[in-house]
Amino acid sequence: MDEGIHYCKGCSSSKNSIFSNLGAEDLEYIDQNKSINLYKKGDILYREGNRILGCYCVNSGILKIYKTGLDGKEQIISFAQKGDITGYRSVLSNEPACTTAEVLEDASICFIPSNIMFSFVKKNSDFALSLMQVTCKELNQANSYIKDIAQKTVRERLAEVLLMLEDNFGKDAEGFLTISLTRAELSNIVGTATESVIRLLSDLKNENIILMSSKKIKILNKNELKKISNPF
Amino acid sequence: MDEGIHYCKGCSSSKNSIFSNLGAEDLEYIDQNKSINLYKKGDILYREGNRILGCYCVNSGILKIYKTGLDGKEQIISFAQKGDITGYRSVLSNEPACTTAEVLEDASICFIPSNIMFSFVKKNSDFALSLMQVTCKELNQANSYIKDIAQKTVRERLAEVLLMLEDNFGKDAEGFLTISLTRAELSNIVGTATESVIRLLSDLKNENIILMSSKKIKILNKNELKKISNPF
DNA sequence: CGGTATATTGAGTGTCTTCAATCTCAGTGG
DNA sequence: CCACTGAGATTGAAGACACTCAATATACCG
Repeated sequence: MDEGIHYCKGCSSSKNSIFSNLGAEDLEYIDQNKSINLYKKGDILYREGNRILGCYCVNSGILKIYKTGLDGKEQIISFAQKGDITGYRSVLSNEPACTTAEVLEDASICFIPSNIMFSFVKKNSDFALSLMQVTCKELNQANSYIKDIAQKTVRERLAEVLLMLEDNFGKDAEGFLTISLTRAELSNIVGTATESVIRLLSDLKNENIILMSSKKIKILNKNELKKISNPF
Repeated sequence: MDEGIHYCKGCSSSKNSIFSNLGAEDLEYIDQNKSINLYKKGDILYREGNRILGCYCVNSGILKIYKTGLDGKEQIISFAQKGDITGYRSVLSNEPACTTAEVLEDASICFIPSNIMFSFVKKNSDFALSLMQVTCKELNQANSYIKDIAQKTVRERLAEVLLMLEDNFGKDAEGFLTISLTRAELSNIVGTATESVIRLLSDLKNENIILMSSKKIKILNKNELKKISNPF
């Protein structure tokens, strides 16, 4: 049997991940202690409020990371794709998960137990540093989003999100956004009602800035979208 | 001359700070390399977009940390008070500051050069870990605020902010909030227009939930405020 | 006692939400 | 092959919420 893909050394995501600067020896060690699992769309990796025993490194597929409001409405905070890790916040702080991680596109994901994470942080200061940098980057993104969501209109934020989706997940051969989200999910990123997203998408379509075909979205005029998202 | 207060060992904020679990030897080392400065209300420690050469540890006073929108409107992200450090994100990631730090109440602040921070992260994994935990905590708060600002009404967020201000900064002998903010600043936390804050404060006053006396605010009915901020 | 900054109030307006109805489309079973 | 079903998408109408702009009041500072 071919277990090649199970080895961290050969992991297709390793070059994008914080594990990329670990030596062969360390990767070997992770190999011995991690487990790899396949997940289907809709599967929950962990749920807000629950304790988790390690963190997750995405090998393939996409996760959405969200918080749930008291009325049950979800607010999508971020996505995780190849090379991203998630759950480390709860591991490092030894606290219950503060977000829910749900599979958006079928995924192959490695689970790395807490004690492994801790031991690497302790013995490898470069690893600790790059983990900090990941956290800092997320923190900066979160702070920017607070500003945007507080100051921008829904139309501006929607434009911003569309650009982000193209940047982060790319487009297919015909130029349509690769990632496939429902209107409800889109609204849960933008932070608005589903109907508002639908109306504004329809506006953008009429302005020939985007194009829609069976729920898929194509950005026709990136510059104009940028102008909308940054009206100054 | 009495330089006692200049020594980290005797720093009144050290017990609250991430430096609290450093040994006497390490604190001595920081002493040799830090500088301590006094700042006045309105002073800017660092400005969004600028490079900074180290991070700042608050010994006394209060800072507001904010981002500036393209139209110039500021969005307050957090505060820093005794024991808090700020600027470490830019130091660790070696990037320009992504926020502005401005003195809200006259402050005494230690400056710790980048290389000191790096050397401690490298040689003291517990320090690295507690720095990570600080970052993670901030990240969690930021994510929560994204959810709130996206899903809650201004009234709900205002109630939440008032409770936060009492929790974080306490109240004076007569029960008024210790921290003194202009209506504009309050609106820049809540993420709304100044006039909206004024109107909603006035509503809360009429409902006997808060009391106002010459711009100072006193929370009369904490429970009711909690209900408002968490209507479910 | 000006003069400036901040706070307050009012009126008008626009954005966005809510609710309800309808439509589309893919999958399913007869 | 087609009707049936359910999930998601769309549209319309009504109204709430919050913003802007302008005018006024109050407080603070030298």
